[in-house]
Amino acid sequence: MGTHHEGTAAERRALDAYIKLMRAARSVTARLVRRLATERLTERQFGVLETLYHLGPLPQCALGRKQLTTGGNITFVVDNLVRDGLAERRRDSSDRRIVTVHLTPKGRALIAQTFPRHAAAIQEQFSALTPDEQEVLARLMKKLGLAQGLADDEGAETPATGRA
Amino acid sequence: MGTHHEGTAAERRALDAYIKLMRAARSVTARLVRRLATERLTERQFGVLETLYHLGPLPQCALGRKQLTTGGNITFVVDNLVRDGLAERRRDSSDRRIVTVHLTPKGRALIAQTFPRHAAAIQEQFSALTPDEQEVLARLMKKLGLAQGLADDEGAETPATGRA
DNA sequence: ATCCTATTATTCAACATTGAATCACAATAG
DNA sequence: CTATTGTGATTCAATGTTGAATAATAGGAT
Repeated sequence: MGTHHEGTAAERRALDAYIKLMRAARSVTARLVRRLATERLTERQFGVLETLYHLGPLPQCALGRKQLTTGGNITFVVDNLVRDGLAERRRDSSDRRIVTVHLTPKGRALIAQTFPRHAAAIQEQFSALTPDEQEVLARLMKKLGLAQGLADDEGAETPATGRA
Repeated sequence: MGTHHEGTAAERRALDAYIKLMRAARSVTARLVRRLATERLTERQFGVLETLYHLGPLPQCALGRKQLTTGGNITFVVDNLVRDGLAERRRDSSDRRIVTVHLTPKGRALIAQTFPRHAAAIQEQFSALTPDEQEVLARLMKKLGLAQGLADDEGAETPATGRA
């Protein structure tokens, strides 16, 4: 499973950790995306719905930061949620640049039903790790993600499962 | 940073680990992709070149498994590598279904030059973790990725950085 | 007020990715 | 030999994603 690269020990260690991280993340994501497809949701549609569900109405720019994606993409995702009657846009009256996205009753019902299943699927996958290992992993990922912080998130609030 | 979800401790632990894993993976990937763009390579183009560089010529189906992507996508990626003169296709004579992908001299020169820079960028990002932490991470990721194994890889051989 | 700068959302073209359908070929069973 | 089944590659349409350009608005500065 190692690397074929000949470098310093430090380099090989970093590459090995990197490749295993990416493969695992990709495997986990692929399984969850396949599951979400059975609920007619894409990964990011789910992420937006879930964020709105747990944090309440938010401007699109905030959603973009939460989902770690671009403004153009959020516009597209929200377009589709609106098309499907799951969310609606409301122009902010105090700052007219801002469009706040709200769940519709239909959207709320869908995410209320879907989220527990999604959470269960995540829990099942992570059952491959012991509770201690999960906590260690969370700590390491926080350290790694924060490094050179790419302005991921403006604050401390992170929705439950967010984008993936 | 936690989750807003009210569930069992086990569920919250898994969700927290999951969300941090995904955010970190996405951040790391975003930074590396941005760097690769300066070399006129996409993430998967780089992954394919790197695999060929370290493992030698391979059939497209093998590349697909290494890169954890679909056959159609590999065809597309290889199309572009061929267009750019970095790789070439050769029909296998003993099994005429198979197309083996080879690096061209130009492709080999490019990846030989690019790979060290990419490796250095990875090493820099992972310097946020101690060597011990990197090894723990690698172990955890292997455990997690193998769970419910989605037939990622046919064997033990994994290219140095692969896809990301 | 007027200018400058920054933020927000939208649009669009280019590109990436998937999944399904199709074709070619191989391998096996009968 | 010839069906049948399986594998590898390609194609295509639908969709997702990015990055750049644009327009509207806000918030100072002067």
